Formats: sequence, structure tokens, C-alpha cells
Amino acid sequence: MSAPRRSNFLTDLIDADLAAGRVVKVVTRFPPEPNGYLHIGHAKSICLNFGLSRDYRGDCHLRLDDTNPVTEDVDYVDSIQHDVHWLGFEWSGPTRFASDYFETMYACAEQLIRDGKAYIDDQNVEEIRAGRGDFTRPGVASPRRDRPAAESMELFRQMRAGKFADGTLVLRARIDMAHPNVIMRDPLLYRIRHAHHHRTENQWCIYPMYDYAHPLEDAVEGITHSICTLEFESNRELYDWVLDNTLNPQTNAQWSPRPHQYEFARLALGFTLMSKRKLLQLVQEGLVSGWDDPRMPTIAGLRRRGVTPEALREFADLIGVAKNNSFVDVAKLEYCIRQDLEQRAPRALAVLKPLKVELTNWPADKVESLELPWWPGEPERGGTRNVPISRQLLIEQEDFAEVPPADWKRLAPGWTVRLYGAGLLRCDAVVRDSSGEIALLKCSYDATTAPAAGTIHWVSATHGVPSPVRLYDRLFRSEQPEAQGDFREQLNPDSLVLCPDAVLEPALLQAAPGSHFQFVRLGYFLADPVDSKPGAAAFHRTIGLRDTWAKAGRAAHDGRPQRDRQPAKVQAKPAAPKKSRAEWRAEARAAQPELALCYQRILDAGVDLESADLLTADLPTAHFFLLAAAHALPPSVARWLLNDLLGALGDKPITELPIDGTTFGRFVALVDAGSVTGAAAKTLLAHLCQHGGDPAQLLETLGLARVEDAGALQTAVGEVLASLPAETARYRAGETKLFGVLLGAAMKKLRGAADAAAVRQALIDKLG
RNA sequence: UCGGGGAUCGUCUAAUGGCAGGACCGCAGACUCUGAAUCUGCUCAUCUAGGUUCGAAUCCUAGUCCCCGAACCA
Repeated sequence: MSAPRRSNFLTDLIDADLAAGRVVKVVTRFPPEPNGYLHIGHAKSICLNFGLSRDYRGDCHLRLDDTNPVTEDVDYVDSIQHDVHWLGFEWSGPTRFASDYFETMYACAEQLIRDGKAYIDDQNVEEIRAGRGDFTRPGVASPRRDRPAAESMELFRQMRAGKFADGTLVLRARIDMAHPNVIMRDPLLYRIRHAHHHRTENQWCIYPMYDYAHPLEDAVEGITHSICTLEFESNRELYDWVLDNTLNPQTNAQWSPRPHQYEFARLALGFTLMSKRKLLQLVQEGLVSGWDDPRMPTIAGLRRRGVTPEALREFADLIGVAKNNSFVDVAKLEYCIRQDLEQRAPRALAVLKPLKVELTNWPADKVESLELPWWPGEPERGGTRNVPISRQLLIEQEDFAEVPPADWKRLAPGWTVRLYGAGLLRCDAVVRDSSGEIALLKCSYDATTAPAAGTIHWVSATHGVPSPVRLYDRLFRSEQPEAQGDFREQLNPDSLVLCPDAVLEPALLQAAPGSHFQFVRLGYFLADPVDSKPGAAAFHRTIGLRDTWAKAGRAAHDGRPQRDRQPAKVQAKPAAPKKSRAEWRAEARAAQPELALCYQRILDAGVDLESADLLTADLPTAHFFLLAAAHALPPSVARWLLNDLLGALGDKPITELPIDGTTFGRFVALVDAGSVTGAAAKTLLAHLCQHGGDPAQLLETLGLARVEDAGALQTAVGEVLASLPAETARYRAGETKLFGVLLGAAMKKLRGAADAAAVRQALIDKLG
């Protein structure tokens, strides 16, 4: 409707599902476990799932995945709902809970037992783990694997009835103990947990495992696209197994719509920790003040810090969604925060580390009131407040230098600067205290509007209100705090700096809790919603302004301290004895004499060594080739088979093709004979692979036969140039790379049926 | 070691055989009563090697590197 929707691999998938009619309404879900606070990584997932359902006019459910009562808590349920709302999303229907479906899951488990697809095991944890094998060795079957279904059923019912202690029995799927995917080696479905559940209380003492519960939760809710993070890729196979081997107990039919799991890369962000466990550790060890400490990457922390939902949503939009293992630069987040606050925060004056200034030419008792706009430069937004100015002022210590460095645009002895919103200030003398520190600047004031080299902020010392201000910065000093060693050693000692002497302009005291201000030249500040009291706002800094001056200084001193990424691990590879595909093929030929025979025949037919090797990976392919080679030039057949047919095939075996080797051979013969061009032949081949048919006949019906008529060719080229005036003009203006576009368009127009060289020549002639 | 994923500017992400685009970062300049914002410009990429094609980031082959998976966690 408005801005074009950002596309990613998931929208492509959904578009295809919708187009094919596999899905009529998109239903997604956000399924957090209520065992911790949501963080910015969850925000990415929330924006993805809710964003998809909004864009496709579908639904998005909020579902608490509460299948493990010992780690979960109702407090987390509340905070999660609050955070999702705060981010700006409404879920479809009520808040859902995995525990709502325990009865359904139980019924499905009985189905599996009845069908001999699940059994009760009585091995202990260690035995089960040992029996599972590892990446190198297959697992070994449990002695209880063939327990009769009736017996397992009886045991399972007794489990539910509470007859057994924790850890004594489990329900396992019976799949394959030698499965290459370790997850599929008879995974656990249910375990016994005599624990209090935050919703079902003591109703259950058996609880389903994630891999079993999640697909069923999705299926019960009619989720169409179940989106999770990359580390669940291996689990997808089990997800599918559960749905393929259970029926909906309500309908006794297969699950419909049948959900599918897709995985995307979770957020990794510089200078930030994303592990729930480590975040919990920070809270429990008192390294931060709580889940909502403004330095925490939790939604609660970001909110308290002064980051808005809009900024977070913009961030999610900016970083996109893909399957790459990505690591986002924290500067991107900071950019979003600043951009959002820039529009949102009225401007005010405050001094963090004051330096006294006396206006020697200002009468001692005189007080003026300056009416300054909240939105300088944007009069249409309106609104002003009065800022008092008197003989005694405060300026920022950092804005004065006795010996000004190059490019200094602030105050120095004898220099003049603009006081923001007021007149000019000239420094006449520096007064020191007994210890030699600068105590006071004697200055003269000039109410003129003449331009000055720089502008500094200030507050009247007699009217300004002392109010300590907290400055927050990145919690960690290294970009990847988890990279090596203890992350706690990477804490930034300056992540919280208190400015006890800060002084605010009087109007700021009335700020509503939760309101944002830009303190001119200092950054964006929030009236802390917790610590502020009526008429006594307490501020902290959300984020500083972009500071090219400070950055220049830093760069001059220590080069470019921007990145401290670990260099990519150079891995001492112990020469992997991994069997390559080439070796695998060689072994196949050694083991199968017939394949070796084919190999020799292919070689004898004049095909090069590499192709012959590739063609004899398996018998069906070799036979397919030999059949085809009887009807066309063997090297041509090899090339077309290897380069084009294999690509069209994907993972499917060659035997599933609707054409046989003979047909393929006759197809190649057409190309050999010059009856069809290479480009048109690809279209023809695609059609053959889809629907089968006779190559020569299809060539005619599809109108792909070689265009010999020079006139037709000229006409087509002329039409193409007329339809692409901009590109044509740019080419004529010298952008030769546009030739490919024009040629491509002409080829497309002729459906690839004309000789490329001829089209090229016709194009050159036409373009002059 | 077995299985599953992934490699495009420094970073994130587009381009679905036809102009390697956008954003952040960085750099330079303009403007400025915020060294901000804004505006302009610049630097910068298809993992490697072969092949197919008029044309390859995209298709084929071989290789290299990175990530995930062996909880009665999710």
C-alpha cells in the first residue's frame, strides 16, 4: 500500500506458498519461554513475526512456551506481555500457553505408543546419553526399545498418575538409533517432573519436551510459518516427524494447515550480551541494578534507558532478516536511537561539570529572562520557556582551554564565543584557587547578535537547579564480551558515570517522568520514570550526540580504536581425511563393475575424463547418459547433462524425470543440428523436465525453433530499443555496460530462438 | 569424525542468467546561535580455481573458510 515491503527469504517463501495455494492465510507466532526477560534479540523476532502477519493480513499469536515448570515463573509472563505491547504489537486472540495443550499432547503421545512409535524407557540419564552415541558412532538400542505397546501404555498412564519418581521413566520416540542426525536417535518425548507449574499447578507430573511439544503447539493453533533461529535447523527433522506421525485428536485427521519451520539468524550485537543465562548472572550478582538497568539489552532496560519502540522497530527493519551468521555493529542501533530522539526531544540547557563564569560588565542584581523555543529552527512546532540569565553563570569545564588546541571553537583566554540563546562571551581573566585549579573565569558580555566562532551551553548559577545526572554508556568495553575468558572482566568501568555537580535550567525540573530532552551539545536525556518526583525530575543520558570533535581527538591520539574484533581464527587443520565426492565416485566404480564398464564406454565415446567421472556417480545417471549418447554427440550430451540437467534436477534422482535418456538424446541432437539455439534450448529443456514430451514437437508448439528470418530479427531489435528508451539513450551516451541489458531484452523478445551473434550484430547496426 | 546451514563493501542487507544497489561506519566539503541535525560528494564488496553461456554474485564441478547439532533445556 505505502512503502514497498522489505523482501527477504521468508517473504519469498510466503509469496510462493500463497501463490501455490499451499497457504490461504499466514499465521505466525512469537513463542518465548517465560524464564527470563525479553531482550533486543527477541525484539528482532517479535518485529519479524508480527510484521509478517501485518504485511500479509494474517495473524500472529503470542504463546508462552511453558513446558518446563522448574525454570518458569508468572512474573516473566507479565513482563513478556508488557514488553510486546510496549513494542507496539497486538497479538491475535488471547495470550496462549503451551500448557493449554497438555491434554492434546498427551493424547498424541498415546497415539504414538499405540502405533509402536514410542516406548517407555527406564534407563537413567547417563545410560540414555551413552546409548545415543555421538557424531562418529551410531547409538545402541535401549533394552526397553521393543517393550510391547500395551505395556508402555500402562506405564505411561501410571506416569501421568504420579506413580513414579522424577527421573525414573521417560517416553521416547522410536525412530532410528543409527540416524545420522543425532536428534533423531529415539528422542525423549516426556519426562517426569513433580513440580508446581505456574498455570496448571499440580495437575501434571509429566511434561513434554520442546521438540515434541512445539510442533503440536503450532499445529493446534494453525500456525503456517513457524519461524525460529538457526540453531534449531537440526531439530526441524524431528518437528516434521512429530507432525507426520500424529493425527489431530479432535478431528482424527492430519494436521491442517500443516505448519512448517523456518530458521533465520538471531541477532548478535557488538558490545552486548544476548545470553539469557549471562544476563541473569549480571542481575543476580548485582553487577547491574536489575533487569531494567538502563545498561541492559533487555527491552525493559532499553525502555528505562530512554530508547523508544519506534527506534527499536526501525533497527529491526534496518538489519533485515537472513540466514547468514551475522554480527551487527552497535553503531547501527545507536544511529536509530539518535534519529528517533532527534525528532522527539525538545532542546534544553544543562551543565554537567560546571565552571564558574562572572560577567564583569553585568550589574550584580540584574536578572533577565530569555524566552527560548523548545524547538529552535522549527517555529511551527511552537512552545517556549523562560531561561534566566544573571551575572553569575556556569559553563562546561570542557568548553574552556587555557591553551586552545588547533581548530578550537570554544572558550580560551581572550577568545569570544556565543552563549547558546544569548549574547557573546569574552574571557578576560582566569582566577585560580589556592590549589592552583581554575576557580572562575572573569568575562565580559555583549548582547550583540554578531557571529562567533563557536557556541557553548550555559546555566545561570543563581537560578540553575543542582540535580545529579547519570551518564550511561556501553556495558562492555570489548565488542565481543563473550569471545574469550570471563565476560565479567569485559565490563566497562565507565558504563555508569555520575555527575554530582550537574545543574539544570529551572524549566527542566517540571519535566514529566519519561519525557525526553536533548541537553544542547550533550546528548539525549530522559526524566527517569522511576527516580523522578513531581517538580523534581531526575535525568539520565540515553545516548550522547554524535561527536566528530571528540572522535578526531581520539583518532589523533591512538589511531583508530574503532574495532577490537578478534582476528578470524586461523585453524591448524589436521589435513582432513574427509572423503571427497570424487573419491566417493571412484570407490563406487571400484565396487560396481557395471559402473566401471560404463565409465570406460563413456571415455571411448570421446568424453573427457572429468565429465566421464561425474557421469558415473551412480548407475541410473550413467545409463541415462549412454542412452542419450546413442542419439547425439556424446560430448554435447555430457555438457548438457552436467551443466543444465543436473541444475534443473536439484536433489531429485534422475529416475524421477518425466523424460528418459533417449528423449534427452534427441533433445541434444536438435541442438547439435543447429535447429535450436542454446538459449531457446534451455527453455525447451526446462519444459521437458517439467512436463515431458517430444523435443522436436515441443520445439514447434512452443515456437522455439531457430529464427532464421533476418527481417523478424530486425523488427524485434527495433521494438526492444523503442521499449527501452532510457537504456538506449544511456548506451548511446557511452554507458557500454547497458549493452548486456539491451541484448538480454532482445534475446528475451525472441525467446532466445535467434542466434546470439546475429542479434548482437543487429543491435550494433541499429545503435550505430 | 557424522549430519545440517552459510560465505556479496569494515558491518548489515539487496540483486532469483542482463546496470553489483541501499543502509550504518569512515573520509571530505557546505550550512550552522548545538563540533548535533540537514545537505553534497568520496572511499569500499561478489571466498578460490576451473567450466557452461553472447552474458555468471546467480547454473555446473572441485576446493577453502565459518557457524550449529550428541540437556530428562528451549
